[in-house]
Amino acid sequence: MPLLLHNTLTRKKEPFTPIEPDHVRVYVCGPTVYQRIHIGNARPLIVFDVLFRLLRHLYPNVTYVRNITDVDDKIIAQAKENGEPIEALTGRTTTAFQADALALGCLAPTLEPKATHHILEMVALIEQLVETGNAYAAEGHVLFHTPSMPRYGSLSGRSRDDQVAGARVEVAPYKRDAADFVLWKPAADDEPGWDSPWGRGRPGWHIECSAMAEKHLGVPFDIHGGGQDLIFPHHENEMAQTCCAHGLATMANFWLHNGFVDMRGQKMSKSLGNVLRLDEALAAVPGEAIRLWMLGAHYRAPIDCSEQGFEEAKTQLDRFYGALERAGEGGKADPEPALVEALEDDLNTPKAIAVLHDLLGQLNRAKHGEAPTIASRLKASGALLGLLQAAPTTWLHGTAGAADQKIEALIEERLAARKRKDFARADAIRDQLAAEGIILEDGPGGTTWRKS
RNA sequence: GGCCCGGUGGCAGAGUGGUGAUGCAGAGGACUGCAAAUCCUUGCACGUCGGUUCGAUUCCGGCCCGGGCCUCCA
Repeated sequence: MPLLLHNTLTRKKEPFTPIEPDHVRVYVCGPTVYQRIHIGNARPLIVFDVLFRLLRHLYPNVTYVRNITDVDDKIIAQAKENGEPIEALTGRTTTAFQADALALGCLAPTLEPKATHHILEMVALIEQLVETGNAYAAEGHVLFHTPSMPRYGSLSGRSRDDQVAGARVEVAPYKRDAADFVLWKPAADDEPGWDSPWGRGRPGWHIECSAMAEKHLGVPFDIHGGGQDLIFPHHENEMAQTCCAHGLATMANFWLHNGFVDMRGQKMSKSLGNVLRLDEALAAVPGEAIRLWMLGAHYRAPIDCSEQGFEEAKTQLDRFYGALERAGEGGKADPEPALVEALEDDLNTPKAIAVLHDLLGQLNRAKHGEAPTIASRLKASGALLGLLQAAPTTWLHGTAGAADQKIEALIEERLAARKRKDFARADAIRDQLAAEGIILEDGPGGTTWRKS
């Protein structure tokens, strides 16, 4: 079965073919590093990590670029508010972001370029746009002139008239057209700035992605991803910049956009005050549970954030890891074909997870001899989703500590109590451990325990 | 105002023109000293009104409801 992906350009699922047969090039918009990410920001991280894993399974070479935007108005404002240097803020936030991505089970992207390392490329691109007549300088600014691009608006599916009707357009006096947007703007003395043909300044919002994608992937490339809210203006403008500078029909062949994480049916947003920061969520439930919960909905559909959802995912993982621990390792294996097929259908992760559950059932029903083989297939299948890759003992017991010996001692004591039919004592021990978050399970091979 | 998504069993959430995923929770049973875990059985859903069709939850149209974008936003 060919890989099908929903393309925002056409609003349809289309068969995917890479431009170079053996090399897939992907660009996903990464964070602007001014504060810790929230659970909504985690969605593109996880979704496109699954895409990366699938593409690596299907193609010999995949280049996945996820940028770090470290120059922006919000960064300047936040640093000022914190009373700290910008580099301190962006450095710390970048490190925290990378730790968060790791906690969510995301592979490192092939490249993670920073905007501030690509100022020269941005300036060159802007110069190119001025030369081609798509941009103009005015009062220290350089603006992209949207009427110069007839197809402007084709990605987001809106006409120029619609935008003008949208009333929220800020019409600065130096704009030739209300829909024109800034490529370069002057930097105040206390703001980060770089020398340019238009004076000391800094880049506008969209140009960094055009520059970094072009430098690290070449244009056009295969897949450009991000959240739905980036379709307009961010991706529309990236597309306009890159296409006009190079006379291209498109910047990327496929544009993929993930849906939002909602809070009680509404989009998570700071103005509504309904934001759940990822580090808060990670304090309550392991990152892998957040990942499983998130992949339980199709990536384009909205997903409602709830504690119940996290807990259900945690319960499921307890069962997966419990079965994997009982089965033991079985050597190398290929992922279940049905799971690959589900992912090839526009990343149908809910269906893929159903395949995981089917394998779990097979594993639990398996005779002794075949269990390790099924366990390996389960683990190899989970790998495509970035799930079930931890050591089962680590998931079930946590990292070994002094408490383990105490637990083992109590289990021994309980075993002795049960042998002499002192069930009151045995149950008291079990209750005591339960109160400490330790669940005992009596199996044919003896008593095992796990964290609740 | 313009454009765009959705409304599936108690909950979450796939999918399909006719054999109605999956998970969580629930019920019954097996196992267990009792639990837990596991296994077996069980639940008969597709907003609303029309249309197309031999047959629609699935296609088309109206309506109702919810959500999103329209230069802060994953």
